[in-house]
Amino acid sequence: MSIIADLSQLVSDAFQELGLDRGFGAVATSRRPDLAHFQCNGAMAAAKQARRAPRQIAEEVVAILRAHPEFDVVEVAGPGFINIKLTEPALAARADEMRLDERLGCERSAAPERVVIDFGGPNVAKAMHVGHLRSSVVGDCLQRLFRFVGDEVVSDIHMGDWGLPMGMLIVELERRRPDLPYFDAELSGPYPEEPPVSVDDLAEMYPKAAALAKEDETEREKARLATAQLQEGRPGYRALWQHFMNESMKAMKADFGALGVHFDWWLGEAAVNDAIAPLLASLEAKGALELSQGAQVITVVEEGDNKEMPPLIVVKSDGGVTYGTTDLATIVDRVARVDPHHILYVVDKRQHLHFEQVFRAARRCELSGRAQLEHIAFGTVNGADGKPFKTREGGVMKLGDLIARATEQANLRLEEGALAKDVDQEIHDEIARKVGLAALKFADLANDRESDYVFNLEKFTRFEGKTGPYLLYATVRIKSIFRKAAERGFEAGTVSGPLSDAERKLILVNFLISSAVQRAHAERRPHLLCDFAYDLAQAFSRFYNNCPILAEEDPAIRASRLALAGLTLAQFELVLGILGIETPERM
RNA sequence: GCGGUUGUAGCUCAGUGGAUAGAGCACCAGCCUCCGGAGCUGGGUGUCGCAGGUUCGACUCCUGCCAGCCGCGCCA
Repeated sequence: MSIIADLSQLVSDAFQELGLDRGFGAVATSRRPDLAHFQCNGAMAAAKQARRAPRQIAEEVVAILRAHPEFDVVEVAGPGFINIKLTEPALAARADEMRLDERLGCERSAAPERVVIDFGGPNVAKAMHVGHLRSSVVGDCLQRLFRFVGDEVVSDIHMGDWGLPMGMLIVELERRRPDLPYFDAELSGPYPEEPPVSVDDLAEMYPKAAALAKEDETEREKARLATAQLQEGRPGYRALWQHFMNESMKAMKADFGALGVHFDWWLGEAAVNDAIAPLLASLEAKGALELSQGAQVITVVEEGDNKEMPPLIVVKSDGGVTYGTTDLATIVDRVARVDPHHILYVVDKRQHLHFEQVFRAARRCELSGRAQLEHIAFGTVNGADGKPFKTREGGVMKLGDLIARATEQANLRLEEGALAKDVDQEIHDEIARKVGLAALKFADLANDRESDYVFNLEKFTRFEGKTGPYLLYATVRIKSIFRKAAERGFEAGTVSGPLSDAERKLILVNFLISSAVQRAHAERRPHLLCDFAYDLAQAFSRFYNNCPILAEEDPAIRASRLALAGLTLAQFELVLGILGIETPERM
């Protein structure tokens, strides 16, 4: 158990002994390091509830806690803060205990849950771009985090593979190659095994088809018709669709592989096509469908709404279905497959209204079982102009190119700093790749997921400031110390006093890991882990500068500092691992 | 128009109703006989958008207003 949880329990016991709610016993590290290591603010809240003087309650709690052997100082301050200072041996012993625990004091969930994470995946034929970075990186961090905490996670890329874009591509290809057998309605196969288009062809065709459909009503109509026929199962279109899928998935696998992101399911909208008709029948049977302006909709207005809430369109007036329909069918499918406690949708915040409609419809029609549906919304990645850095006709920044640029920039930085010298080219390239990816991922994760941020590769790849490379640098420095320690035959001992300020501060930051993990998990917010990692790096750098390790002559102090460095390294590896950031051995 | 969201240091942003609102960047000054100086140590700025309210206590909760961004039935 973490020390914060331990202390919280202790203080909660004291509140309980006084006949007060245990919840008031929550302990955190002190906001006034000059006064204490830890603090509890519960006495003031308890005073409000019990209608008593806060200082008096605090005094009573302190009286109970005072006997504890680990405590050096327990006192009341200000309006009713309870300040706690541990004795130095206790502080050191706690650090040592954490070092020996493979989870570094991070509790496993007491009630593990089954969680589906939907990455709101890329659309087939559209090349992955910067916009896909966030769902990939944030979603991946969440799946690692949830697994670490003990939940059972099923991640689904959930490709956009079944809507109007498919119809547009079919029409576009027919325009170019009317001779292909897929377009002969009389024919039902067999069709060639060789794909008629490559993924690059698709990426080139899509924007043209989209532009055409946008400006020309009859083209749009043709695309709609083709989409409907595809969904109804026209063999030639299905065969063509399969080719599109195969080609696109090859490219996606390359991109996600480069990012180090993996999925349990490679499903998409098409996967529930056969479930649409039964779903509609059951909705009809439940009386949930209404006819509105020629479309069948589900009303999702709820009592107490203070805003307009448009209905969810389930069947369009032309008979086609929408992504709202496939989202509902997908919920049913997931409940049937794994009966999750939660389904998390890691999707752009601009789709908030859509998810609110879908979630309401799912609840109203009792489709979601026990699952709590959550939109894990994220902000946009903007260019220097503050506008989304998105796929538009013209300047498309493909994800693959982006990673290449990050690697290139990382290379430049390594040269600037004369780092990663005297290693084989292969190893050098590997270091640059890891530094570039760390820069990209950390920059993305360090921003609160709901805020937008400006994409600035030059800034992200810096080794100074709050960046991925800075964290890697701190980690690599510790690894370097251990290599040298091994050469000289030095080994880590137990963390023990006397402790300098820098050591004490480093230990206190180390204690925060469990809270950071818990909060990041509870709030689904990776940036809390980034904040922690950065605080740790700063505390370590300070320790590193003030406390010589290998040059220390006292063997006990040297062994203790080595142990503390080892603990810190383990923390970096744990947290960076959850963030999905790989660390090189040297750089 | 309705709804959502944001407004905190020169810039980019943190900030679980609690103590003296914090980081990074930028700027200035120190620190290399010492484990990797892309580091560390100091230096200082804030009408927390504005006005009310709740509270022992508000950047945090509530109401109104102002400004920006986003969304609002048959695209996904």
